[in-house]
Amino acid sequence: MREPHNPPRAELELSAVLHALSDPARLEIARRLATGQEWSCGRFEIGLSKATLSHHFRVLREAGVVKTRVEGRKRLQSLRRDDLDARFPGLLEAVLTAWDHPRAA
Amino acid sequence: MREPHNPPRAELELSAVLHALSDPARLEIARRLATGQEWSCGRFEIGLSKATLSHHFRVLREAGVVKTRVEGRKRLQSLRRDDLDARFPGLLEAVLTAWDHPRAA
DNA sequence: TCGGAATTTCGATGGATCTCGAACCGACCG
DNA sequence: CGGTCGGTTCGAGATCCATCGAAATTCCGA
Repeated sequence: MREPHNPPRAELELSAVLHALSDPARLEIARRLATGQEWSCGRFEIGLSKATLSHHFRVLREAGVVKTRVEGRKRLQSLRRDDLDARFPGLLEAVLTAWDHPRAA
Repeated sequence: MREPHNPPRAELELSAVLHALSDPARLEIARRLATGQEWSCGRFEIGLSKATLSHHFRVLREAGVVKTRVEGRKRLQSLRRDDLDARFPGLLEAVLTAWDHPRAA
């Protein structure tokens, strides 16, 4: 299986990143990746089908939020924290630390 | 004309804010408002029709990014910087200071 | 009170987006 | 070589979104 395309740092676009993170499912994925560990697609149990999950990973990858690495028959996903910090300083940090549920305010 | 609904601080949702800012036209509007001044709708000359501009203002307002105040037959728009900073610390700053055009990197 | 100015609302259109099941594919294991 | 595992790709349906012109709304000024 070919290595998926992970766009280079310089090509990351703010609009695409914001759009990628504006979906609750994708935001949840980003949060879980925030520990720095790599996750295989199958480990994300958020009530969506394989096809839908794959779609969300593609959006995240094409926006440059996530990097996909192939290992055997698995895809390992990781947050592109360094690239995001370089391109959009403070953005990822702000998104990850935001209180999610306004009711808790 | 009735005062438009500006949602209270506690109701602002991260997904809605990110979505609102993920459109290039709306991001441009937010950037222009970042000076702190109020702008009437008509002052935004970004190549869109009145109807479309009005639509974008509604999205920004409902997400809580912008506050609309009626004065005579004008609508004055301003950034809700304090509320955004309180709900999502660092987010607005990061979005506004991000380099926009990757080619310049 | 009439007309114009600033903006919203309506209705339509074309294009995204989210979601899914089914089919597919490469990699690993007997 | 056949099967299974992890994941993608392929339609397809439903919904949403950006955009516009035209009509409506509200207010100011002459």
